[in-house]
Amino acid sequence: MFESEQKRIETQIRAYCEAHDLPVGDISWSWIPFSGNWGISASFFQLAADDSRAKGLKVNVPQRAQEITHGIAKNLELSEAFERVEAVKGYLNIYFSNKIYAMRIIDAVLSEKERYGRGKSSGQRVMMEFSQPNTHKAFHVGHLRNVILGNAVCNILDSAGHDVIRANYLGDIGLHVIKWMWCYLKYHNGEMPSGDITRWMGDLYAEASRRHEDEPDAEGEIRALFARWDRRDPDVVALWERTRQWSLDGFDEIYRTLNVKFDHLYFESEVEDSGKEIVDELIAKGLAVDERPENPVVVKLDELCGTKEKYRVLVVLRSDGTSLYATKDLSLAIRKFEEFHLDRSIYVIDVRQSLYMQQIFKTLELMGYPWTKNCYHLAYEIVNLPGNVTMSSRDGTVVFLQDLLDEATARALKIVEEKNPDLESETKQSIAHKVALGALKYSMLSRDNTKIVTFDWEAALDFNGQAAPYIQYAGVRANSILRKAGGVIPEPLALEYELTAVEVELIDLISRVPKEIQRAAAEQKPLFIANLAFDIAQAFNNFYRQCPVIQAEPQVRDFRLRLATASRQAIVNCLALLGIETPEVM
RNA sequence: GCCCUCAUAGCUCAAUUGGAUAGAGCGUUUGCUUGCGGAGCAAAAGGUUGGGGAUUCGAAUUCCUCUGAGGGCACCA
Repeated sequence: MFESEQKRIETQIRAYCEAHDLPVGDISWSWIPFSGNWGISASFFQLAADDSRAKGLKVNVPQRAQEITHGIAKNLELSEAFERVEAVKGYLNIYFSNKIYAMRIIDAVLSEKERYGRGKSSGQRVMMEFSQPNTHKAFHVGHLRNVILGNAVCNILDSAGHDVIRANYLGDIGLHVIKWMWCYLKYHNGEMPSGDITRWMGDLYAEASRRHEDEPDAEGEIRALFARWDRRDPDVVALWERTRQWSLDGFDEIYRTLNVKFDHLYFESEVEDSGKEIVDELIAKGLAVDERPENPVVVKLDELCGTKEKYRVLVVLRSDGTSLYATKDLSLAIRKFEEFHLDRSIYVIDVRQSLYMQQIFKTLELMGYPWTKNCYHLAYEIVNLPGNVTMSSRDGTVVFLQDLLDEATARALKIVEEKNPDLESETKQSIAHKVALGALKYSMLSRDNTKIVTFDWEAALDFNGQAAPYIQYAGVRANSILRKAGGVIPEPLALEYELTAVEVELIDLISRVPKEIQRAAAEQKPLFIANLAFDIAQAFNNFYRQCPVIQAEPQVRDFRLRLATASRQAIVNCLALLGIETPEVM
């Protein structure tokens, strides 16, 4: 927003430093950390310390920094975009002109609308692989974090200016599928899913796991079925195709509910054969050791890299020749780069697979693929139940997604009924859905990726405080003001009154959106956006309370109307990045 | 045994990536509606940033060490 002015100031500072024989390095600006102030701030401690070291002097660094800062401040020539400059405790604070700053920000938001905050195109193509559900298994709250996080990071990368390809990789084959089919054939042959498809599939998988453990013959029968699959026995393939589709239909429904879309779908089954060819290649190149049928095919990474207990050993093929996750992942990684010419490939996978991901990337590197340095594992911590219980479909300790959504929506609906009894019931439903889903998404995105989320019903269904409904509500209030004012946004106008502290605060936070998007994209942390959205909402609620809009005199009223509209836009944009919708009313 | 995370207010989490006075929410106590929507606002109380050391003008943030919790390490995904 003030880049050109900032550059001119830097030039002046450099000139001053050179004239006074000071070793000026990078000048890093941050905002002035006191509420009610707009401007940029730079510290000169480092410069003072470097200077005294270079000249062999022993000085009091803070004092020297203050002297330098004072000297710079005195000689600085400011454009009219700035109001004043001050030297405080070694910091050079340059204050923007209220009028110009406030107008620039609000004008930018209102003219760019839903594009406010977006970065310039980087020309970088990034593939994000996320969700990766297994067919023939349940979809529970533990899987939710992946989808929500992956989706939000996609939105953020896109907004930051990258070309994002959203990929899903479906685990439609593997031991779990064979186990499921074994149980189906033996105990449920001919049955059709009823009700919630994904739940039904998951229940049958849980039964399969139980029987697998309990029945002595199970292991052998499952292996035999896997062998038939490997030979592509037509009956097995037909069953697989039919039952797999059930799961896929169920997933579609879930993604529709969550409002998540993918650009490209990969299936494990389609990289199984090519994966085995990669294994042959690994063996031929001497990278993998083949001791079948006694032992599996392995890549002894530590031996190959000269490391100790770092990369361990990667198993790439079972001793009976059937494929593993790694078999397919190697092939998939190559395919991604060949098909899409990626600049970066990001995998959203939980933290427990960190070593595995390193092994895959290392193996690819040893195979000579130059792009492996552009592969990145975006690790996130899992969602646990209270008492550190990990959700497991086998133990039945899961919270089903649908149950949670139903309960959350029911509670939200109850509140909507109280607040807005006159709305059409369809509208109420839609609002309840947006609020419930928003609360759920926000609760997972408002903490760092490396933090374990402990799921508990009370917290997940709490709509008060730092939560999505609070932020949505601020957006709704802004909307309400605008509606009451006739729905017309006033034309850009000069600021003709003294802004109050809360207005300054609010505009300041709105102005941070573009930078925070870049920061969130660079670190793949939706948390930054989640926090900013909350801060803006909080500042808006303050503004709402303290600053009358409609009853204010015309010039103030028009300016505040524009500010309220810009606030709503900023909130809507931030929430959209998190995959959360802002209703018109609630 | 080796490796990876995490530890901040009673609880759940932040902290502009090494900067100025460590901030929110929940919970507790107390106020605010003849004002644009109270899913709101304000105030109070609550802190030796797990312990110790080092680097630095400056450390919740970097390094070392100890403690505690969780996770990973050959044919699950």
